[in-house]
Formats: sequence, C-alpha cells, structure tokens
Amino acid sequence: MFRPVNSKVNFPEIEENILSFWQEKNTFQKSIDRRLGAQRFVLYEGPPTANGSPGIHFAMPRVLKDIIPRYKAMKGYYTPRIGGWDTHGLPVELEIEKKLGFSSKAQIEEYGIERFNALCRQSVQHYIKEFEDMTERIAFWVDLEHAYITMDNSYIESVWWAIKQMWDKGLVYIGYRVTPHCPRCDTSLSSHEVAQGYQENVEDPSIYIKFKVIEDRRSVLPVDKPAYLLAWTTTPWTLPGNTALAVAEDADYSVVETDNEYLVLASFLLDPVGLGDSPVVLKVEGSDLVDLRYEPLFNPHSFGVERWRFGNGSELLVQQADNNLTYRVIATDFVSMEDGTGIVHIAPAYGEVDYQAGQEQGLDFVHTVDLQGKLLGNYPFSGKFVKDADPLVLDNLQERGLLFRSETIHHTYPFCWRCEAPLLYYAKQTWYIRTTAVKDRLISGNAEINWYPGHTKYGRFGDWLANNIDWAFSRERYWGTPLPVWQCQSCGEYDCIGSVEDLRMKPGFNGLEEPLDLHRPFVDEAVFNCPRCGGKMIRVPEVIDCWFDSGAMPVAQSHYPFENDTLLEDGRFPADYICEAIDQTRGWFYSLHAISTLLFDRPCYRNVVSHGHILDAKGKRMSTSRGNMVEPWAIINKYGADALRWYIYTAVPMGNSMRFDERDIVEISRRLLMTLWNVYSFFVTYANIDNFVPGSNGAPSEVPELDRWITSELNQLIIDADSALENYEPREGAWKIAAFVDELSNWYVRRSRRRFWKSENDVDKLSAYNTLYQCLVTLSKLMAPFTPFISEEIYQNLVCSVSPDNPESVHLCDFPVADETMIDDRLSADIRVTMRLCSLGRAARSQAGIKVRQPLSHVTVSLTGPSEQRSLERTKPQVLEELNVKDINFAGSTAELEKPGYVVSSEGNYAVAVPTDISPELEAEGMAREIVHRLQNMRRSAGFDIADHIITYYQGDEYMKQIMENAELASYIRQETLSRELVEGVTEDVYSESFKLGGHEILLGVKKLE
RNA sequence: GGGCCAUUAGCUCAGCUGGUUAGAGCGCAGUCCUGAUAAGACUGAGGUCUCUGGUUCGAACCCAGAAUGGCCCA
Repeated sequence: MFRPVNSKVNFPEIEENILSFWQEKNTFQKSIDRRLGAQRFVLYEGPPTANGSPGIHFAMPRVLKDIIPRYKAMKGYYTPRIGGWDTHGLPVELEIEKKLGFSSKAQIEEYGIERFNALCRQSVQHYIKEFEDMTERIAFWVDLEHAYITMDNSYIESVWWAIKQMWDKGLVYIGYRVTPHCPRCDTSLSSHEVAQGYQENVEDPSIYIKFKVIEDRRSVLPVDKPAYLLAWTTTPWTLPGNTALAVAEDADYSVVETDNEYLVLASFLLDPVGLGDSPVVLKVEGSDLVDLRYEPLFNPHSFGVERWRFGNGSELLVQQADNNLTYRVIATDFVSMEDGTGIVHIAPAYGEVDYQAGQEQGLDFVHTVDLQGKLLGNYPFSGKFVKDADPLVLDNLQERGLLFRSETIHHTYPFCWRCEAPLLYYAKQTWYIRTTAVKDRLISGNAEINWYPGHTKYGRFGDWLANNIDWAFSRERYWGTPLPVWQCQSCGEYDCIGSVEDLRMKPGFNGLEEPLDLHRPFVDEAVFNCPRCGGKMIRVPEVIDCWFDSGAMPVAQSHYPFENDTLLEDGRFPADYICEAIDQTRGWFYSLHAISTLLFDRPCYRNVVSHGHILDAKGKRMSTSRGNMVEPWAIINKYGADALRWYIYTAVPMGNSMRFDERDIVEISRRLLMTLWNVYSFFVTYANIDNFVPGSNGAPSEVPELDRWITSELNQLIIDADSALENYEPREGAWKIAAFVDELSNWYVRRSRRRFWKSENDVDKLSAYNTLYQCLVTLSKLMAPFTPFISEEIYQNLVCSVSPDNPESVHLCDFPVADETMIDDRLSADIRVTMRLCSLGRAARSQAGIKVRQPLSHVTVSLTGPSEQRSLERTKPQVLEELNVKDINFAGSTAELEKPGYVVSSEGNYAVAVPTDISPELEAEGMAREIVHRLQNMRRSAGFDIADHIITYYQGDEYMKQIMENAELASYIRQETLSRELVEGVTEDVYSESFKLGGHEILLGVKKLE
C-alpha cells in the first residue's frame, strides 16, 4: 500500500518535511560519499557578500548553481561542493559607518580601527546566518559547515601567498590611479556612490587659456608673431598639473591672427569661442600639430613640486629638474568638437582619460594637490582648497596675459553623497598587479572556457580582456585583507610577506599577538628589521580589493599551499562549473581568471553560466529606495521553493534580465506542480484500491498502444532532459519536462482512466499501472535536480514505501538512462494525428452545439495522405472514444465534407465533419450518459468513496422511465455508477437532487450500500 | 559618451538556415467536458514583430541608424 495522497496539496508544508528528512538522513553528504572515487565534478561557489538580508537576487544564482551538481551527482560524479562567504569590503564598512553616524575616515580612526573592525566582523556574522537559512530552504546543496570565509586567518594567509607569488615575479608595483575622491572624507568613492551624488546645474568657471608655442619648433606656424594654442577647462586648479595638450588628428584647425599674436584652435569652434570674425591665416590638420612643443603655464620645478614620468604601465619615475621644460601636443581620440577649442588640456593626475593618455604616451605627471584638496608647493595659491584657488589661478594667468577669455558654465558635477563636498578626480598612489604582463594568456585561456550564453565569451568578457589594464588592487580602508607589504622607515625598501611563518621568521620580528588576527590594527603592529639597512620595517597602510579575496578562492578556500598541497593534481582545480549574474563578468569571473592565470598560467573554470538580473514586474531595477524588492521568503512560504526554482530555470533565456512577476509563479504551481501532483494522487488512489504492487508482473505479451506511446515519449524525454543539463541549458530541459507532464495528464491519464477503474484485474489494467508507475518514478528522478522537493516526496511514497532495497532518497539514485528501443517515432506521429483530429472534432461539435456526451453515428475526416490515414486507422478506437462516435469515414478532400447536415472544422490539411441529425436511439444513449454524469456528481456531493457501491433511485416522466428501464442503458448506468440496482421512487432517507434534462424532469437519489 | 544584451498579442515568452496565413500560456468573453484534476477542451476578441532606412524575388529573422529598458564601463 502506498501512503494515501490527498489531491489537495500544500507544497511549502511538504518541503519543510522533506528538509527535515534530508537533515535526518544526512542525504546531501550521502549523495557525495556514494560517488567517492569517481571522477570529480567541481563547483566553485562565488561567495555572496554577507551584507544585508538575502533578497531574490541571492536565490537566483544559487538555484542555477544547484541544479548542475545535483544532476552530475546522479550521473555518477563525485561532487563535493564548498560554500563560501565574502566578508570584506566597503559595503560592510559603510553599513557600520551608518550605524555609528560617521561620515569620514578620520572618525573611524578616532573611534579605533580595532573596535570598528570588530563591528564589521559582527555584522557579517549576523548576516551569514540569514544567508544560510535561505540557502538551505531553497535546497542549494553546498557544504556550509566547511564554507570558506574570506576574513578567516587561513584564507587571508593563502591570499598573502598568492600576492607574494606575483611579487616574486615582479608583477606588483606602485602607481597612481585616478579615482573620484572626496577631499573632506579623505577617501575614494565607488562608482555606485558617485552615481548617488550628481548635482545638476552646478556653476563652474569656463576659461580659455593660451599655451605659448616654442619658437624654434613651430615650423608649421608663421613665425612673425608669438603663437598660442588655445585650450579650455572648467577646473583651473588642474592647470599647474598640465603636462600635455591633445588634438584630434583628423580635425581641421585654424591659425587666427590678432593684433600681436596667432591663436590655434579647431576651425569648427571658431564661432563659439568668439574668433569667427578674425582672419584665418592658415588651416592645418590636427596631425600637423602633433609634437609641437609649448611652455608649461607653471613649471613644477619653479614651484617646489616634483615631476614624474610614466614608465611601464602605471609606474612613475621621478624626473630631474629642468628650467627649460617644455611639453608636447599629442593626438587622442577623446577630443570633443562640441565645446571648448578642440585642444584639450591634459593633467594626468586629475582625470581618468588624462591619466590613460599619460600612460599610453609616456607623459609627465605632476601632482599639485594633497588629499584634502589643498594646493601643494609654493604657488601664489598654494595652501588653498582647489575651488578657492580657482579665482587666484585666473588672476595669475590674467596678469601674465595667458587668459584669453573667462566666463561661467552650468553643468552636472559629482558631489560626495555623504558630505556634499565636490569630488575631485584625483590620482592616488595605488598598488597594481601587472595583469597586462599575462594579457595574451588571459585571452588564450578564455578560448578554453565555455560561456553560457556564448556571446559573452568574445563579447563582454573577451573585449574586457582585449583591453586589459593593470589591476589597481589596494584600498585605503580598514576592513579587508591587509596588503602584506612592509616598508623600511629608513631606506624605503619594500618587502612582501607570503605567510605568517614567513613574517615570524623575519629578523627582529615583533608584535603579532595571540590569538592571531591578521586584520588591522593587529597586523600593523608587526614589525621587523630591514634586510638592507637594518631599519624598522612597518606595514603599508593599505588593505586589498575584496575582489582579490574572492578571486583567490580556488586556492584560499583550501588554505593552499599550506594545506591541501595536491589541490592542482587531485581534480579539485580547475572548476567544472561556476555561475553568477552577468555583472560578475568584470567582477568575479575576471578576478578568478586573472589570479589563476597569474599563479598557474591557466584558467580555473571550464564552464561558466552568467545569468541576467531580476527586475520588477515593470522591468525596473529592484532597489530598496524604489520599494520594489521581492522578498523571497514570502514567495517560498506561499508557493514553495520548487515553484520558485522552476520559475528561475524557465522564465527567460540564459543571460537575459528577468521581470519577476508573482503571477508566473502561481501559473507554474498550478500548471506544472499541481498537474503532476494530481496525476500522482490519481495513481495512488487507484493503485491502493487494486492493491497494485510495482513490478509484480511482467509485461503483457502485447503492450497496449497508449502505454507504448507514453513509454516512448518518456524515453525521448530522458534523452532530452539529459542533454539539456549536459549542455547547461536547464530551461530546455524544463520545457520538455513540462510538456511531458501535460501529455501524461491530459492524454495518457485522460485516455486511460477507464482502464484504472474498471472492475476486472486484467493484463491491460496491470500494464496501465506499471506504465504510469514507471512514468512517475522516472519523472521524479528526471526532475530531482530541478525540483528536489516534490521529486523526493513522490519518490518516497512510490518507491521507498514499497521496496526498501532502493536508494533511500531520489537524490541518491542514478539519473535515468533511456531505452532507445522503446522510442517509437511512428507511434508518436500516430498519436499526434489523433490528437489533432480529436481537437478538430471537438471544435466541430462545439460549433454544431452538440455536447461530447451526446453519441454520434460517425464523423468524416479528411487528411493529407495515406500515411496519416494509416495512423488514424491504427488509433481509431482512441478517436471513437474521445469524440464519442460510432465510426469514422474518410473523405478524399475537404470539399467532400461540406455537404448539408454536417458541420466542419478544419486546420491546415486536416478537417473533421460531424453530422447534425441525431437518431432517437443515439439521443437516448446521450440521455443515459447525462444521467450517469449527474449521478457521479451526486456521489461526490453525498461524500461517497470512489469504490462505494450504491442503490440508485429515480422518479421521472415516461421518457425517463423508458431510459432507466431499457436493459442496455440501465446496465450501462449501473456499471458506471457502481449501482447495484435502479429503483423507481425516491424515498426521504436518501441523498437526492432533481434535474431537467433535455426538457424532461427527473429526480435522482443515491444511497450507499453497507 | 562607449561596449554587450533585450524589445514579437493586455502580460510572460516561443519562433530553427530568410520561404505558405507569426505561435503558446496567462488574462478577458463565451461554450463544453470531468468521480484524479485547485485541472482540461473548444470558440472568440487581441499583432504596424519598437521605429526609420537598406539588402533580397521574398525580412520578425540579415545590414545601418534611432528609441526604450537592463548590465558593465566612462
């Protein structure tokens, strides 16, 4: 006996029970252990940032991650998978700052880094708990007990090791990076923060400045008067940092003559600049101006400021003082012809594109502003805040006759979202990793990776690699992996530390206390002696980019190489599969790839799925401020995790963004899960009545057609689902499964119902039971990776409850293997024709207004050709029954069908005609069926069990009496309604209802037999 | 401002290598079927395949540009 199943089902409740079952049986661990020794299939878990409560964005990648290893485990792979948590970084710090009401780094230092970091640690620990609950509830099977945590000492130590490897290869260096910097908070802002602080209509100076061309180098320009290049800027304070002027190579420039000088600017901009009426003495191309040299407005050497020059990558080399310093004109592709003069002032320290140009063209680099936004050196405006210095710069230039024009402009400018100080684009000292040194290998390694969707490979990711720049990986913050670099206070020597042991063994080491915590401020106390000069080595203040943390997980999760030193040989590296949202292309997908290539010269993942983001039902990005976040718990508690999982697999093609609409989940629950559940509950109900025991009897010599058909479909489904998952296309597999469930319910079961409830226990009935049983059990296995809960529930009851020899969980089963000999394409085609004709027949009936319950003598059909006619001949009984007709006639053409007395329905080359005249005999038969229908409903209303036998009472007019007394019809009615007899006269003590059927009154009563 | 992706019925999505009249589900209106079904069947209404050009005998599909939305960079 199977456990009885109610057709009413509460999925969340079932799922909770299954979760306890898995926990009790340790099923996840067993699913791994049973494959010990088999080939590994490795998932790398991209660690979620444990900051804030898990939203639906958290559930999505995890569901997509889960399905593949579950499938692989069933396919025989050994699939241990380790969870992980990203715990460092600015978002965590910001949350604590908010809590403490801080708005600057100074406040953090005042409060104490130790206390501050303790709060950060506490915060992520709190959230990890919430994330774990959600992970478990959606059945993402991953080892949370041994999850790697990026803030653990062992993790940090591996990260140090990785950095040291790169250091030893000469791939770590100090350079500058231009970042949006808040001079008041003394910190860089992330792009997200910058985006929050844009203000429109900000007033700024708009000035045109003259740069004097060096006489002996201006062969292209007339020489009788001094010549000036005219440039434009809205940030006069950056002018002391100017080291080049840029032109557009293919643009036209004009040389304009005024009283005592020549001015050079883009021809297109003569009018807007106010020189439209001045005589143009010469026209040149931008390329003609390239390499012209000009005098700096402010020679840094005259104002006590250092001059540097770009070397390799972002490296900067100090330059000798030069009182005759000149700069040159360069060509770049970012010179705008929409405003300004077509000649762009370049200050590599104060702009991203400026900086890049500096790097690419080996320009000079002059830094004239400190981190608080005050000008350095001994300029007339030194010590002033940049915005206050602007007018003084203008005065100075005016005095020297170098200011052509000065006005104001209103534009959009970014401000600090916390303190509203104007942000400065500012080159800061930053530690770099020279990823460009392995650029070719990054690109060739990418060729070995399979991307889903495929376009990302040479699109978004490939482009990113092709334009690779060195990785600025240091951060001037507190809660992060400390950069393991120490510097000598005396001679400036640097040393990189690759392990805790390494540090402790340093001569003169002191200061790292137990219990060990490698975070600031504790690590900052570690000091040792300089190997070169014996001076005191102290750690540099930076921590590292948390993307480096997560990108180092292939080694750091195993504390490699301090433990697990066979990692690279034993199959745990590289990963077979990783999966995250598309924004990780330049995030984790890149940091993994870069670090792996730098350390091991090879990629660390073979297959990567990048999925799109979840948007709200209107297609807008979800955000707390918009108030359109979807709370995953609410969805799960209402519909269950299986429904949510299925939705995530099927809603959109991989990589597209997904509009989340709760109504779609409702539909999945109803259309797929409930349909499946009802098939299952139907099976159990009748199987229990008949005491069906699975596999109790061999197949009948001739397997009935319907059973062969659904078995054929089932085996095809196995192939389809298998290949879909093999190809990382869960959506394809899910669709095929859904289509099968639909066929199973709405054709196989619908057509087979009578076989299950007929009273004889013949081979046909047994075949039906065996077939439906096979379908349900196989489905539970096929669906196990997709919908682990309902699969388990069905498997437990259908398999475990009756045969304890089988694996104790569906997740410990092998993935089904198709028996291709059972696939019968001809039969599939036959049934397709049958379904089509039944559909048309029903349509024709509907048009004619004749209920299906009313038998008809025949239908006439027209088909494409002889093969389809043979199809129909083979499945004729199905059509007769489904359409409730006595016979089928064939017509040569559709035209033949259209004769009087028929209603035709057609589609393509198919047509079905039903006759509209109905004989009294057929009408009586129809009436009998009508009565059966009413009695069945009454049985249900009266609360009888399906198998209860009854006595039926009736009272009606002469016509009704004739029907009830007609031997054949009465026998039919008795059989259908399990009535022992039909008795005329309805007594008070029975359940009764009256009906008017086809103009005839009848009162019916039913009474259960004891 | 640049790159990638998307845009097909009121909604969510299919639509193969360019080839007959562009499909499904939901929703809506109606009819029917049903002792597994909270389901199902049938009919109907609903389409400028985002727009504008181009290529082609033929374009939802290929090309160019634009718009809108998303992501990533500036």
